[in-house]
Amino acid sequence: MSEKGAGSATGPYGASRLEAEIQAAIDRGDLRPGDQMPTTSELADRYAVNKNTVSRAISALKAAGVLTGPAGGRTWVRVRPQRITRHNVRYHREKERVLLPEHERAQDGVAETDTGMSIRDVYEDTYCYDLVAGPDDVRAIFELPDSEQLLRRTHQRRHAARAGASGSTSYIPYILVNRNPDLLDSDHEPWPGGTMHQLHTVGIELDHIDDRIVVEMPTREEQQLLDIPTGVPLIRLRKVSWSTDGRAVEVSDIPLPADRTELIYTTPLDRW
Amino acid sequence: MSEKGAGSATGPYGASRLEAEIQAAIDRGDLRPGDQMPTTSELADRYAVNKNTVSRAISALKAAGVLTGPAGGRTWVRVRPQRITRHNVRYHREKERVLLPEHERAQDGVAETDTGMSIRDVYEDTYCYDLVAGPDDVRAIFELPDSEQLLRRTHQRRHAARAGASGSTSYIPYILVNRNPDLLDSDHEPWPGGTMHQLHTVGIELDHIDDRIVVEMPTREEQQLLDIPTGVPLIRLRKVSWSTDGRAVEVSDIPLPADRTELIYTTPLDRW
DNA sequence: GAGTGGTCTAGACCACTGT
DNA sequence: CAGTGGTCTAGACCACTCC
Repeated sequence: MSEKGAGSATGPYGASRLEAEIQAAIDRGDLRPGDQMPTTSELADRYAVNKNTVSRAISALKAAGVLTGPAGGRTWVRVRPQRITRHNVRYHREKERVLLPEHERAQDGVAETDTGMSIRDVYEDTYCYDLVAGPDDVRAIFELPDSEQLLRRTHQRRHAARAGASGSTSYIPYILVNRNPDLLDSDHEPWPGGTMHQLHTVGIELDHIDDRIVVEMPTREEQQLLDIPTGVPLIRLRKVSWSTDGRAVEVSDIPLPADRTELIYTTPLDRW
Repeated sequence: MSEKGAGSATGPYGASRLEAEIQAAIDRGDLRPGDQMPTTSELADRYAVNKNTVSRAISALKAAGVLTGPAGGRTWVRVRPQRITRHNVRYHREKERVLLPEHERAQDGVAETDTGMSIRDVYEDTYCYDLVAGPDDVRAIFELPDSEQLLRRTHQRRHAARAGASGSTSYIPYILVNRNPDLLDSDHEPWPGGTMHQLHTVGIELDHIDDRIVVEMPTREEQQLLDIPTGVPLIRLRKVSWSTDGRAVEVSDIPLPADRTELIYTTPLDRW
């Protein structure tokens, strides 16, 4: 026997009904963030649908970021991550801080600047420096001859309270920074004062910063690396820093999970 | 008999294999954007899988924005929408233009400013003005007493070449604009010079603009209204305009489908 | 190693599209 | 109206988790 059950006047059936039902239970507070979900078989019994149907509903709710859990393991109600705000006012602050003495600069490193979080939230940081050719689109921004190499600085961070991870990849033309050996050694991270101060040590002053924002679904690797649940988009922020002599001096790629990010840009206008 | 088929060393099977297979056919050029897909039964035969499995693969590719088509109708390879760039330099340009004579201002209306597209791409515009209480979060920005109303201006637009639609909702405190009756009549849209010129007619000059960017999945209604394929995120841009006397004078909510939007923000830095 | 989530086949049915 | 995409049940199986 095969009963379909669609078409009743009381509402949607099957996976979409179950989905709404579970969502409502969460909204109602019957299921609280962090709670373990009943097993699929149990839900199938309780809601009088096939186990297969339950599986699809759960899968959809995982995609929507409402539930989490590994395949084969139990399922939880997901703790909604807090949104972290990243404001372009930071760029002004960072530049002002460069000329301060070191002990006043020491509050934030490169990554704080890029990802937008305070250094106090940190659990574990990994810095990695190397010399590479770099991707073509980055080379095109620098307008570099083929012979020139780029200093690539990658940064990974794991947060407290299983709130996920973040990271960034930054490129600087090697020729700009090879005068200061300190800049080529990842052991100096976090650098007091951030990238703008690093560039200052080789005589570069920034004129303006371009932020380019594009939203895409993360690759499978990024999903794993950044602890992004299925279905959550990724904000790709590419920050390009321009020096006062009109050249691009740093390109920084910063992936930001969309469910825990808020971007704010203030554009001051000239007076009439 | 029930054959499962997972676990072979030659690669993934079932829905995910089919998905990759179809994606590859598109990348290879065997299937071109705009082409009609074979029917699910035909694909099931060709790839030796169940019709059900085909359906799930197709569904996933629709979610990924690779395929389109209505339920019950045929399925096509989706024409990838072009990314439209929205640069905050526009705010400076708009302010400069306000003081120009009307025939020079007439190139762009309010909506061009908000959505970031040229007036030449337009097919059909719908403007709607009304007086409302407005959402609480908007009222909080204006810091308005309960008695004050807001002028809400909604705008909908359908584009050429089935590239989708766009829209925006703008709020202005009624008390700021009721001196100029032209501002309360949607028949004057598109207003030459945009919102900044409208505010100029009631003696308001803008000091700065805050753009707040958040990314979420669209609601079902927005998905329909903006012609967004399943699975494509929505960039919610909230633009808040601040006058030279320090008050918020306009709040604009602009939903931008993430697959056809690129945002660029330039932050100029003061010299040392 | 039992339990769990995930996914496939097979067959049936439904809502919708498009002649 | 036939054809198409979508979705449900039912049963089987697999990879993984977690004890």
